[in-house]
Amino acid sequence: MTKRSYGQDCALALGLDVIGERWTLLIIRGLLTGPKRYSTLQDQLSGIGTNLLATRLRELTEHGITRKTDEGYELTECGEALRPIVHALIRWGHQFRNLAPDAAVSRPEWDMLALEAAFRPERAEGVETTLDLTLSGYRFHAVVRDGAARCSQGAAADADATASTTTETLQAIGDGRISLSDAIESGKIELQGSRRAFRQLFQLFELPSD
Amino acid sequence: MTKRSYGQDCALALGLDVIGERWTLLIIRGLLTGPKRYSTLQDQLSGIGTNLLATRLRELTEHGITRKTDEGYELTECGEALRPIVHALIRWGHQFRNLAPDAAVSRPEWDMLALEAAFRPERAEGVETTLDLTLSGYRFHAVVRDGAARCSQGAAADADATASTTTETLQAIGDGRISLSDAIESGKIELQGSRRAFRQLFQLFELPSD
DNA sequence: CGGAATCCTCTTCGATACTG
DNA sequence: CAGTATCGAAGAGGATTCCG
Repeated sequence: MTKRSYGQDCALALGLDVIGERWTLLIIRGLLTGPKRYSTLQDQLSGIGTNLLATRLRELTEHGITRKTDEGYELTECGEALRPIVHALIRWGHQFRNLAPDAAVSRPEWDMLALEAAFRPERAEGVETTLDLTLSGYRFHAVVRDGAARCSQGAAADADATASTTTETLQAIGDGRISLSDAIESGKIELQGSRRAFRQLFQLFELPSD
Repeated sequence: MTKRSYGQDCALALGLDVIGERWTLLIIRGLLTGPKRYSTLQDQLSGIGTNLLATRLRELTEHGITRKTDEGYELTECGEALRPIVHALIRWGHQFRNLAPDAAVSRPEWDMLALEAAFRPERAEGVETTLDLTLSGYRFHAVVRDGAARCSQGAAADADATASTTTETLQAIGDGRISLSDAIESGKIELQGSRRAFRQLFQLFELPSD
């Protein structure tokens, strides 16, 4: 019953002792899009065993990565510190998109996080703006501020631009199969507000080109 | 015999299908300090089963992360792209240093990589310098150039400063148990070259303060 | 209904032994 | 030196059941 460990005095190995087990980083992914209940987490992970989720959450809480509240589970500051790392892993992982099995499940929350990961801070110096986005029916908003983008579920309180499209269209733009202009022209992206503003906002993100 | 997968159409999950298995990221850590032979890799991983190492290397090579040469295994460009991610994980993992079991093994290569991870690019604009460092008998050098630091095994061809110390001293400085000045005064760091230059060079790194 | 513990089967891990 | 073969132990996955 003793916890498995690499037994190495190395920060990487010690970190992986904490978040390197199977499913752990995917649980953290779930919490990076906001606090969630146990069952919601389980639904979104689609495939994790209930005992495993319980075990992982206990371990994560013991290590101070997550915490339990009345509304469910949420990340601590220490867990929140993993956000840029998860972002980087998402950007790195894009190249393996072709490895996804046909039966692979998909969740809008993952696309939301992928968009957050696609944000390029070096293009957004001094920019402060809010985008209200509906992706295949899933509505969320991206707030760009202080050189960072943060996506959250639900409508924006005060959006500078509002857009509605599908994940397929967004991926098609990323792959270069369709240009942003064409997507807007053909109505594949429905816009409200200044088209120029939206286009500028869109340039802050680098969609995976492969 | 089919490969285990999360079965999710998410870049993070797909990336973890490739590098998320047990030991995989530690193998990559081993290769981030230079190409290595099978047995060298095995020695440095201290604990991995030989069958597991063989399996992982095969999978990594199939996925284009590593490649096999006459001199052993090395990272491809795709694998090399994991360096900043590993750096970030090392910085994040430092907080769990107290979790290391007493019997934990240690390797100078890991300290070398930890130093590389401790480099703060925002402090090094326009800096171009080379440090020759011997850490507990392990000699390597750090090259700072283009806002990045890169540590490699062996002596520097042309060093701006040469220092010799122990990993314990370096950790003590990071923990604040001893100041850099005191360490130099007391001879815990042996210096060659300009002391001022060394001090400035040292400021480019942020050693984990806990 | 949210949050698990239990049971059972299957796969993977880890260590040792062995081979081209 | 660079792996493969083997096998007991541990972990993962899935269904069901239990508790507040």
